[in-house]
Amino acid sequence: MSQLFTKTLREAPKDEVSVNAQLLIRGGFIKKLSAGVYSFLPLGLIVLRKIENIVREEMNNLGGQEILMPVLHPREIWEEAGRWETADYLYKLKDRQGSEFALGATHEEVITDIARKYINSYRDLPLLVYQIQTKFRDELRAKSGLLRGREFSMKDLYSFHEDEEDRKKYYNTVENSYLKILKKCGFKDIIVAEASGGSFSKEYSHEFQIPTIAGEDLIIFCKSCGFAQNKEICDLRQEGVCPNCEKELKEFKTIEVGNIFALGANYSKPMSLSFLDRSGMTKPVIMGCYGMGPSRLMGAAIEVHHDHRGIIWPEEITPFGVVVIQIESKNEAINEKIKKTAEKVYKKLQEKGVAVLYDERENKGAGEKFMEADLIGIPWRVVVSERTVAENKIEIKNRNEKEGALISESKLLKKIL
RNA sequence: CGGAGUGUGGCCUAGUGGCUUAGGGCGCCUGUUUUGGGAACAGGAGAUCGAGAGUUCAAAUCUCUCCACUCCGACCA
Repeated sequence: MSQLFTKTLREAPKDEVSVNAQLLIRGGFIKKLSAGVYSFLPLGLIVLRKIENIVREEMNNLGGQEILMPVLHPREIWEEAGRWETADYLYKLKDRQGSEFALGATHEEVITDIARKYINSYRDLPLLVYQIQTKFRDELRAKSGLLRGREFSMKDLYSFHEDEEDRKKYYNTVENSYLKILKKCGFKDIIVAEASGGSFSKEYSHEFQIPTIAGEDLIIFCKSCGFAQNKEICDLRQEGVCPNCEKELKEFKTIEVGNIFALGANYSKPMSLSFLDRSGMTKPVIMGCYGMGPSRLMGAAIEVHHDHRGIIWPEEITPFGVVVIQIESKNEAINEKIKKTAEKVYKKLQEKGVAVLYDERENKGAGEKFMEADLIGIPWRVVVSERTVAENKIEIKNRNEKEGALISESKLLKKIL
């Protein structure tokens, strides 16, 4: 545990109601600075980075090229696309000279500005560019821990195409990678719902929705054909009947963890992003944008995976795969053996590349160590104590199991890998 | 911004005008004892009771203003 400077809390701060906020704060993953603004502490940052890396890997598989755009945006770029006045979620500020800026809430303007420098020809298309970065939004109301912050981690991918047909093709491949990402992050139920195309498109956008009572979105979903729509846009005359197959529609509360969106020429036209096609004609570049929020994903994972004891991290995003707990014995000789065994197991797991947390604290009781291990949600727990040493074994227990099992040290790796 | 609620050591909380030098639990420090589901005992450090103004002989407690946080709504990944 000397790997962590944080401590767990027996009780959650009384104001926090949402499960993800309570457990993340109690476990020492995050610390709230102000509403919707959090620090990520060692445990929390490991999880966030793991999620980001899962996302990054898929984006790279898609052929996306990673970049990093600025947070500070000059007013002019937002005016070019006509959003300076209308985007009321922008944090706006002035520098000492009186120049105006916005904190990046989204990056269509900035990416379009980059693209117009490098895209000249149909030969430069298609192009997929993404970043993972902190976004700032002046939310009217931050809420639910990591689910709606004013400052949050976001992966935004932008695609550039010759025409709508090509854009649609990519749209579907991105949809597939999004599903892959979410599965990897441990989500089993994922609903892709049609949603509003926004102010400039009649076409639907698509939202990736995780059903949970903690969700703030409401969607209608048909179990038999998979039709799903955000309640915001659904046709009330449908009266609970699927427009595709006429079966019953169910309503779910969900968390929107990602969305994909056709931008058409809405940015390329006002910002003069065009290319020469094969026949030498100048045409506006057709764009798509695709968002996914790693920090929200982290919150959503907890809403879906927890019990009365704490978090139950999915294997892929857990901060540590294993916690090794040594329990002191008053007998000096036995204690030595316990320590040696625990240390050996710890090192062996590390050598095998397993992320392992070592609870070597000598002033803490067994019960407390177990409670903490459960709270922070480590999938595997290995215990070395007087009991286990007496039988020349170690104890292994999964976070989902009630009772642990004694196994020999040599079988440990097989069990958890 | 509208509605509801809450602000007391790091966290949970008692106290609703004077018996408060603000009490307890957790956590923290010292020591002793414990050791398989958030241990026990003893001692100790830590609080301008969210901030400011007011009422009063007297304010954590009453009044006003402001601030912060949570929840519902409007805005949104």
